Amino acid sequence: MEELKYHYKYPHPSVTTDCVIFGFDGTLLKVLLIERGVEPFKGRWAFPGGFLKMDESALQGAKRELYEETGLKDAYIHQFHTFSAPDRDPRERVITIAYYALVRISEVKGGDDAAQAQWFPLDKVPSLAFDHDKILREATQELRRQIHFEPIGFELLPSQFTMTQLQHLYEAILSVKFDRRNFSNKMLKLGILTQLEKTITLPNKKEAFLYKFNAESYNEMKEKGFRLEF
Amino acid sequence: MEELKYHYKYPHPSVTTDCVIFGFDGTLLKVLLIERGVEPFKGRWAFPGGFLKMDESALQGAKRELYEETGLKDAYIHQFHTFSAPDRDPRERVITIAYYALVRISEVKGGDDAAQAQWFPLDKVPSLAFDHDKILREATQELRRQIHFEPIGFELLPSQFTMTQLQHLYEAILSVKFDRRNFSNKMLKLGILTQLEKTITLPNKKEAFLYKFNAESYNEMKEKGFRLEF
DNA sequence: TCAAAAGTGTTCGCTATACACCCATGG
DNA sequence: CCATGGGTGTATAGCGAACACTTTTGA
Repeated sequence: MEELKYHYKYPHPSVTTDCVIFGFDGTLLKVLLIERGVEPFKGRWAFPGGFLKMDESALQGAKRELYEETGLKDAYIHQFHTFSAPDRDPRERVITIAYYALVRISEVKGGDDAAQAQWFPLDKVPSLAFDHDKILREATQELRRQIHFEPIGFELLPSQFTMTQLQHLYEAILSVKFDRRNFSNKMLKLGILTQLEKTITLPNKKEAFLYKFNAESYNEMKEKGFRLEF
Repeated sequence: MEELKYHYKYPHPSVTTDCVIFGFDGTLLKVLLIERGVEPFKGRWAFPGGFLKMDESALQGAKRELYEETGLKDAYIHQFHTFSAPDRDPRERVITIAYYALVRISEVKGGDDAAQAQWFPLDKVPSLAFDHDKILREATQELRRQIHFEPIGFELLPSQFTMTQLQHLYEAILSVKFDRRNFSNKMLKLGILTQLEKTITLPNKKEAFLYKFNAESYNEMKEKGFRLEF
C-alpha cells in the first residue's frame, strides 16, 4: 500500500496546471492535444498538464508542462482561468490553473511522448477529457479578447512574415475576413511593423514583402496606452 | 495537539478565495478591506477571503466571502487571477483564486465583523497584507480592461442614476476626464440606457434626468458582438 | 495562357473630439 | 446675485470601410 505521509487538519484539493498550446499553420489556428493513456478518460484527448510542485509557482508549472511537450522554454504564456468545479475530476478534488501558450509549430519538438501528441484545428477538436471542452472555449475567448490589447499574434508567426500571413492569422483568431488593403494600411499605420529588404517568393506566386514585429516601438506606444482596433 | 486526519501521498497546497470588493461613492472608486486580527500581518489590511470548502466551487466560495462581509448575494462577481507564488503566505503554501465584486455601497450591510471592515478610496489604500497589493493592482487592471467589453459599471450605481454620476464612474475607473456632451451623446447612442420621466434635484442644483440601464437591449446587442469605446 | 496571389490609392460616411452659452437652484 | 452644476448642438478632422486593376510566377 502506498504511503500517505502528508497530513493536514482539513482536506486539501490537488492543484494542477494545464496548458492550452496554440499554434498557427498559415491557415488554421490549432491546439496541441495529448491522448490519455490511462483511466479516467483513457483514449480521450486532453491538454497537457500535471500536478503543481510545492516549490514552483503556477506559471513555472505551466512552463514546465509546455517544455515537456514542445521543448520550448521561452514561448508566450498567459494564465486565463482557474477551474474548480468540485466534481470535475472523478477521482478526487482537483483545481486546475489554466494557461495558454502561443508557439510556432515549426519550432515544436516532439515531447517525451511525442506519439500521443497531435495538432488539431480549432474546429476539428474532438470531445475532450474532463472539462477540457470548457477550458478550450474559455481559452479561445480570452485569446480573442487579448488580441485587442496586445499584439500577441506575432508569437504565432515566424520572425519574418508576409502581410498576408499576418492577415490570415488575425482572420483565424477572430473568425472574420478583412480587406487586404485596409488590413495592410491599418497594420502599417500602427507603427509596430518593420518592412525588411523585400524578398520571398511563395510556392508559385508573385514575390511578397517580408515584415518583422518591432518590439521597441510597440513598447514605446504601450507606455501611453493604446488599442488595437479590429 | 490538533488532529491531522487528512492524508495524502504528495503534499497539497491550501486553496483560498479572496474577493476584492469595489464600490463607488459618487466620486471615488473604493475597495472594502478587512483589518487582520491575527498574525501574520496582524493589524494590516487585507481583502476578505478564506479557505475553499471541499464541496464548493471557487465561485461559490467567493460568493460566500462576499456575503459574509456585505450581506449581498447577487452582486456581480468575476474571477480575474490565481496567485500562486510559493512563499506568498509565510505559514504554508497557499494558492489564492481571486475574484472581484462590484457592489452598491449603500446596499452593503456590515458583515459578521463590521468593526474591522472599511472602505478605502483606491488611491488611499495602505500597504496590504500578504501579496494583496499585487492582487489589487491586477484587479484594477482587469476591471479597466473589462469595462471596454461589458457595461459592468452599472453594477456600481443605483438602479437610477444621472448621466453625470455615470460619467464620474467611468472617469474614476479609467482615470480619465470626458467632455460632458460627448460622453452623454456616446452613451445614449449605444442604446443601453433608458431615460426615465425626468426627476431628481440634487443638493442645490438644477434638476437632472434620471436613466436606468436597459439590460434587454444590451443583451440583444451582445448577440451580434460589439465594443464599448472609450 | 491561365490561375493564383500581391502590390497599390481614392472616395465616402461616420464618429471622435473640441468647444460655449443659457438655465435652474439654493444659499 | 452669485456660484454651481445641468442641458444642449455644431463644425472639423481623422479613421474605417468599400472598392478594381495591374503584375508576377509557375504550371
